[in-house]
Amino acid sequence: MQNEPHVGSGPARLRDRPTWLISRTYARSHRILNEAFAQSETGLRSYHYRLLAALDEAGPSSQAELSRGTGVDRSDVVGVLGDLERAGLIRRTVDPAHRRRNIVTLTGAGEQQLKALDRVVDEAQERVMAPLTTSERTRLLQLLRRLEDPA
Amino acid sequence: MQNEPHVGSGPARLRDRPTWLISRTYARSHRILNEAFAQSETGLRSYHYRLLAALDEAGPSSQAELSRGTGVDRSDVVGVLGDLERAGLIRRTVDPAHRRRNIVTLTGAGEQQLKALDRVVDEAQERVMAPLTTSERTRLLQLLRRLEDPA
DNA sequence: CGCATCTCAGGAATACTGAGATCA
DNA sequence: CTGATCTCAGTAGTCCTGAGATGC
Repeated sequence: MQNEPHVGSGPARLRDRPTWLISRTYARSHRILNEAFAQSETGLRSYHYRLLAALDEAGPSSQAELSRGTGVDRSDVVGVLGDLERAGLIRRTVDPAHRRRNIVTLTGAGEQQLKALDRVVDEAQERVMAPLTTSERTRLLQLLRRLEDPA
Repeated sequence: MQNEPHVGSGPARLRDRPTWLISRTYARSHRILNEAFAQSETGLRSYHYRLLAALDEAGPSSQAELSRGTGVDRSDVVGVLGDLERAGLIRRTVDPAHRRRNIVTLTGAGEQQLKALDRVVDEAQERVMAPLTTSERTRLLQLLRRLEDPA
């Protein structure tokens, strides 16, 4: 690239933008996480982990609740739960009160798999956050939570 | 969802994870930015903006430099520059010193379009950062920069 | 030969829209 | 009828890999 300054640049147009920094940070985090899932050779991905973790946190849930709680689109929840069901990690049963609704339950195998994936995610996360000190990490998480949930 | 606690949950598995917060923050930022670009009716997207902004910051560059500087993959740079060239916003000329290399230059129309897009991005950005105070925004950007560039 | 560049073809994961069917 | 739910089909944008052709 050239190093001559030119008209009206002022502060860096790209590198100082919040949206740019957020996008770059996500890309880095996402790449590290994907590598970790790929090396785990479980055949599972972040979508699978999200649903398993949400089930563990909230207990048996409907698919719509899982979608709202995880940000995974309702259309995609279907397929991902299909993967998990075929792998024996979750069970779908019909809600007797609302027969159109499925109740999704974590199986024993699902809990085991989730624990294994937790370690994978923890390690990846440590790599993502490595440049920051403990108190910086805490501060970053606080700020991100405020952005997420402006309450 | 159920509200009974259950075995070994401890801290929330998903919602307290840095990677989860980064992913959710990016999704929100990305959605707001995409809406803004769509409403601008320029037919341009974030990739186009990234390349235009990078060209303005760095001056005429090769396509490989643009790829490295923006995080847009080398494969995608080709097509996006094709869009921009057809719209008359950039010019490709062969580097006389390395005839395999293209020198990409912002046109006058490109600079004008970039200024218009700057306003679009600024407004979207304001909406993304709205939940935070000025000093919180500064602090967040500092931390994100440290994550990005661990120097 | 090496290496970098530009280009194209295509895959994989993510995010989303629309529509049909079921059922309280 | 309204509204929520599950499912499927399909699209778009992002990120990535592989390979061919060209030029230093």
